[in-house]
Amino acid sequence: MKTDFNEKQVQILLIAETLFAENGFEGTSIRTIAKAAEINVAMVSYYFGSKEKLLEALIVYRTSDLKIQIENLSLEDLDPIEKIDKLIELYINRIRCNKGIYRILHFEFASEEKEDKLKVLNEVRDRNLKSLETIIHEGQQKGIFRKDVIIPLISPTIMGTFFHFTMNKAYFKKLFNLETDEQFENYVQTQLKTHIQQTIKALLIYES
Amino acid sequence: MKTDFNEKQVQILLIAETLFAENGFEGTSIRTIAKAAEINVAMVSYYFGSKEKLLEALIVYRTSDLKIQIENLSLEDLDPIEKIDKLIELYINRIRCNKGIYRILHFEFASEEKEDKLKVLNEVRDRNLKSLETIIHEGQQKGIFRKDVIIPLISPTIMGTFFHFTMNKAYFKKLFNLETDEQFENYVQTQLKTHIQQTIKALLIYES
DNA sequence: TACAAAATTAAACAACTGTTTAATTTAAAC
DNA sequence: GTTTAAATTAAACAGTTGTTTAATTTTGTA
Repeated sequence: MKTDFNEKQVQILLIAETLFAENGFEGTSIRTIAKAAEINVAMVSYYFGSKEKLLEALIVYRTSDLKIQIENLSLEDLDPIEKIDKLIELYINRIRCNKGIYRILHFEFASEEKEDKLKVLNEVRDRNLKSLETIIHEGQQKGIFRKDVIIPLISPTIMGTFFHFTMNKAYFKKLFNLETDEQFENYVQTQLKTHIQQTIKALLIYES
Repeated sequence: MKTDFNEKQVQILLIAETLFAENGFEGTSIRTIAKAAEINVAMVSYYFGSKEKLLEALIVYRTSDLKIQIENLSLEDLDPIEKIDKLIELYINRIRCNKGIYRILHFEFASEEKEDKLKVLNEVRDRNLKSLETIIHEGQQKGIFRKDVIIPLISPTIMGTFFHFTMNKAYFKKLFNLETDEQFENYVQTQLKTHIQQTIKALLIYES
């Protein structure tokens, strides 16, 4: 599998990502991408083969990024609760910075039966699940976390909350009187982040 | 605003809803809808005017449904916690039964600036928020719920979790060894529902 | 400078898009 | 049974889609 892209290819990938994120995969034409990237329409086919393969290349390009990010996370010397906080923060930042590809992967592509091409994605998912399990098991052994939590359902809550919020931007901007996009972005990084952290921590700790 | 549709129109609306849910609005052509509904392509324009207006009609058709559903909910004689449980159950069932239109509204249409046509949706949202606020305020006065929760962020968590899970069906089917679609549906209605209820209740009750 | 490979272009391709037309069939009313 | 409106049809419309072609330009190498 090809994982190295030249300057021009990366330029196309980045612009495609933005457009896919804004208008979806189906909603973005090769000509729109070409115009935005100031290249000829044929260049997409020339470099990537097809629109579908462009998306695959984008996935490969982005997921190789993610691999590096997660490994640089050091969580030693923290108690389980602090680890959860930090992991969620990292998680949200990662989604925020890769909004485009994440939206495509989780809310457009995943529903269809294109499993084969999503093996890279599944690897990332499994790795995330593993780190989360490690932390939670530690907390459970220390008697801090309850033991009847279904761990794989935690990431849908984190990701789902984030995406539902950002994808209904217009509504929440109005609701919270956020006038600019910057204010909205800021709300996500502060209030929404805290909300998600509180939610997960409460779920892990609370005994009914 | 037209709110009554004849048999044929409803038939078209329902099939369009399914297809929109599966392949998105952009990903579904009028010809596909016509073929599935066993009608002529021109009938969509004849009855609704355009594809865009077909979607609007679908929104109107579905949201008038929702209005009725929520008003039939009686929550008297329950304590706040039970009310939350019941409201979430109702909420999830409603999303489950209207998956198609919900996906379009919250994950396709909302991001674009077509606010005007979404006024109906905003009404539903505001009504939901109001019922939730009433229950939570009651719980806060009784000293059961904490007071620093941002109430409008609760529904993103409910809806987001549900949608992230169902839209990544293939992945979670594999993860939880759910072989058939029925088993998956069943998991949603039991485990996932409980997970969401626990999460929200924990968030409301837990004191750090 | 000469040559070959890579990059870039405009044009064309067929298939598909949403929509409209004008003709035809069906149904209802008188 | 005739008339009138509604429903349905196939065909055409113009525009867009992803992709390929074949010609041209640019680039790197000897």
